[in-house]
Amino acid sequence: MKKNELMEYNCPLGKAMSALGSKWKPIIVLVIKDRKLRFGELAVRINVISRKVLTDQLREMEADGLVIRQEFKEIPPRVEYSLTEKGLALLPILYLLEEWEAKYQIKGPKSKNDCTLLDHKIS
Amino acid sequence: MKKNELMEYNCPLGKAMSALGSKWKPIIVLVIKDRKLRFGELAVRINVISRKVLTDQLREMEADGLVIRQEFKEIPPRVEYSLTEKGLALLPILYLLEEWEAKYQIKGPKSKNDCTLLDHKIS
DNA sequence: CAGAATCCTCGATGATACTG
DNA sequence: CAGTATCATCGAGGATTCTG
Repeated sequence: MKKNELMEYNCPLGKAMSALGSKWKPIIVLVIKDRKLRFGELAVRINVISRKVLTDQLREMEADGLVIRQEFKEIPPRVEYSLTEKGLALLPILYLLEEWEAKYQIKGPKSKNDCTLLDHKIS
Repeated sequence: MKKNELMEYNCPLGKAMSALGSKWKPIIVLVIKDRKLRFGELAVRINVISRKVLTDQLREMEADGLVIRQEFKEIPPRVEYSLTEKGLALLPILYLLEEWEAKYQIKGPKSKNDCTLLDHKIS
């Protein structure tokens, strides 16, 4: 079964998971949050993924109506990403997921609200 | 980046997405819901995935504390799956996701609450 | 019935180099 | 700076067969 094949089925959750399917997208949503971010900033904050994948994910999210891509025709280029209303509506749900994880976590290192993923490899 | 590598990072949402990462797991949770289901029933209801993958997913979910696997030493064998408290706590969040999808959906065929994925290929 | 074992495919992801 | 283009890999997932 290919990546977004689920969307073809008449399953609401399936479609939701298509838009949110990659484990990156929720994180990207959470990183962008309510401010605008340039591509480079995103790439630094989520540097566990390659720039190519980040680009791909952002493109898909744009197509799914989660993010807005604003391109400035300048030199050097500048592109800013922000959440659409749909993307913003996802935030509270993602927070619930975080709480859920925090509440029921069993194993793994301590993790409060410090999302060290975001600036993990910045040296 | 390998499948559950995210879990190694100190990111709550990342860990949540590890447990919920596969796009199948949310659906499996939703299918099991609050009743017990035998493996065969699950396989029929979610027949878009192979039995092998279903088995794998269930094993992972068991390890993540989402489902309980109850094996009856009978012939023929019988195995029943049910949700743990942690898994049950996920349900309201998944419903929110469905609502979110329903509210903001743009394209695709009409889909209310009929999750035809579940009995899609049953002929 | 509920899987385990095996083999195989293919697509997501990464690495690298290049560009306007 | 924000990508694109190209090539390579590798592991999730599928198909099939077998078993207690």
